[in-house]
Amino acid sequence: MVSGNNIRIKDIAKLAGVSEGTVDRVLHNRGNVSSEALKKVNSVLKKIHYKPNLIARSLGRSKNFRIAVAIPEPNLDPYWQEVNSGIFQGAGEWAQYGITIEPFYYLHDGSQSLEQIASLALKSKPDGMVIAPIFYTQSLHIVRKLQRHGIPYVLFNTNIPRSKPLSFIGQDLFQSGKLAGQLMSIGQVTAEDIVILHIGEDVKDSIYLMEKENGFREFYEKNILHPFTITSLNLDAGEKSFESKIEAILERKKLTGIFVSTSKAASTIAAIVGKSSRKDIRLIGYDMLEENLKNLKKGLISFLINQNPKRQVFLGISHMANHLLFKKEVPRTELFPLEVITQQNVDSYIGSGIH
Amino acid sequence: MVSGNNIRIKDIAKLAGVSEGTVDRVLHNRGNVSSEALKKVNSVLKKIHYKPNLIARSLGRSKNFRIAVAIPEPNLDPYWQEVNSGIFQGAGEWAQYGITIEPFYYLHDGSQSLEQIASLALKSKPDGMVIAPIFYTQSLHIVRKLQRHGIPYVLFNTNIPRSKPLSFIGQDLFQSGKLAGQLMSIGQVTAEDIVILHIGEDVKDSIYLMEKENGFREFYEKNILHPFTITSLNLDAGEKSFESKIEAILERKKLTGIFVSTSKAASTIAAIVGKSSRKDIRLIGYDMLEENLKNLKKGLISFLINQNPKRQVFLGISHMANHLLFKKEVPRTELFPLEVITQQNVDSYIGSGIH
DNA sequence: GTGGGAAATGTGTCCGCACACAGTTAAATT
DNA sequence: AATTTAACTGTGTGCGGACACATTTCCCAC
Repeated sequence: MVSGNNIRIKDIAKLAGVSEGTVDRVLHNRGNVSSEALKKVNSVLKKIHYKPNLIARSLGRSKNFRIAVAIPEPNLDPYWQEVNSGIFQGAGEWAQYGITIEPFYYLHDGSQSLEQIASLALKSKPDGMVIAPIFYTQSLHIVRKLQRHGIPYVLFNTNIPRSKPLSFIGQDLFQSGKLAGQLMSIGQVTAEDIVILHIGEDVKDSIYLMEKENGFREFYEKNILHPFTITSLNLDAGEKSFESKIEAILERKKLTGIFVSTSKAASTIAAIVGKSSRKDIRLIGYDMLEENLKNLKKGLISFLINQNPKRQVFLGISHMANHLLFKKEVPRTELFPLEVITQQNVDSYIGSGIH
Repeated sequence: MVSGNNIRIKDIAKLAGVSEGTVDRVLHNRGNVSSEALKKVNSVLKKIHYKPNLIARSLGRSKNFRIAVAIPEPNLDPYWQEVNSGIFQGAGEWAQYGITIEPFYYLHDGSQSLEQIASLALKSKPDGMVIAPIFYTQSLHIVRKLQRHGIPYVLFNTNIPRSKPLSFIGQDLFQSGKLAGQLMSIGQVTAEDIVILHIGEDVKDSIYLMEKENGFREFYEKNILHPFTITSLNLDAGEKSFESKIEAILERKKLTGIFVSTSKAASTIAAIVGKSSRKDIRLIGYDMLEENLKNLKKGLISFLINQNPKRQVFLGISHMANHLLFKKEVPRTELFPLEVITQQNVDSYIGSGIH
């Protein structure tokens, strides 16, 4: 039998010969306990393994917690749309525990910048914050402010190593790049010509995309014995010459593969590839965005590495909720598995829920 | 703001002009309610969206539930060892909610057979059962008995389609085979010679292994244009000629790949391959068993498809606990994603927890 | 030894729900 | 009409812990 004990505060009090209130004070370090009583209670606590009833605890407190969540504006990018739906899913899950989720959306700069938005969020005095801090310096300010106010926070998607969040949830991006490298190289025995594309508005100052690239390159350098060339490019899908630039790449005779580091762009590239005559090149991208799935099923994308955006926030919210509600310990960092999505397992991922 | 309402039974009672007890009777269909009162309460319930406070509910009931879990003897197979550790993890998770897990282990036949063991488990009158019903006919009896006794049960690993469990947790094995096929064929452009191995004591009557094979074959037939041959074999690792049989297979000049349908056997084959001169053949197996991981890292196994044995029971237990404790609705079937494990993402899977 | 104040301790209420039980009303029986 | 019976309804208690508040103890000053 694998069972739990049923020792209550009342029992401890009886065993220690003190009142329930004293035990409560000891358990919560509320002070106002004589060293004598403290000793008695502690010796009992040492003998038995007290596990507080988390249900009763949260019912007794019966406080309505509010968690503020800050992410980039979801309407501009399906990746953040995914995240946003994860927020709402988390809100639904925790509503019945009296937890309220308040989402905040930020833009790169201006009056809607992360800093501005976070200050706004802080004004409502949330009990905790969950943040996707994709802009480093701005995030640093926010984190400091949160620390000053003593508000616990969980980071996801991008880490701020220097800060000490309650928990960080994300992926090992360097390893993610190495995985992409492996997937790119499977079954290849002759010379390869590979292009790495970073596509987006703010890719230039995104160190985290470089991590993926570095991982990718390291894999090839350390593992691949046949000749290969790897070229990387920063592009903005908005600029007018974008499509022609991609077409130029596709005209390279020996091109064997393209690795796209940003999730939204994979299907953009896939579309251009689809129109070209080079349907044999191996395209690797990120995330199960609707457009990406279509292209994966068509065979235009060979692999997607799933970053699980929805699950990342969801878990971030759960961690925060567990911390506030049950005072549960949460993992300091939670690195998600690097999931490989192919034509043949994509449906099994779509069907499976968030858990 | 994404928030939850805070309507309590007390509020409903006030709105409907009846007592809390009556509302409670309506909510739980306990009867003894006049049609008049029923109407009043129902009309209020229709207007507002009552979400019971699950915490208070479970505290109020404060019953100690017992869940019996039946799996094959774990000491004979690391796969079931994994499952077993998932049971204990689940037990730890739910102990604080007053839920007790009682594991039962069965063998193929004799006094320790599933039927015998399940009868034993039933004698203790558990509130629910979680079962891995790997032997079909025996399982059918158990399931019928459970239905007669009105004890809810969750199946995992193997389904019994005819029975109507509270929930089934597992994978789409046919699709799993197709995935293996895809992984086997990536980057292959010339003729392939592939062997499928089903290895174990009772593989002959295991329909579910055939599903994997059929999926594998279908993938090749529908997608692969170059010449290929697929041979399948049932073997028992216990018989003395086993190793020589494998060696004979490895001597085939054109052999390109081996697909092993049972998780434990992948590393057995990998070891033999490692000793041979045919280190180039692509070996695909199942599950992150310790031995398999070693061989994956060595490069002797190319891919593992993760069936997530630990998480399967864990979720099975969670579903049952949610059902008993919170009367939560649980998904009728939960098909796990078909996770592709490679050298480059294996560590990311090891680190990540069960959630 | 009395009073005051802080420290220490005990008691009681509440959280929202489940469930038992007492209490009420209405119908049926004699 | 009195009494039983059943159908219905309301109240109260407990679940285990959190927290507020009341009470007691202790120490020191006067």
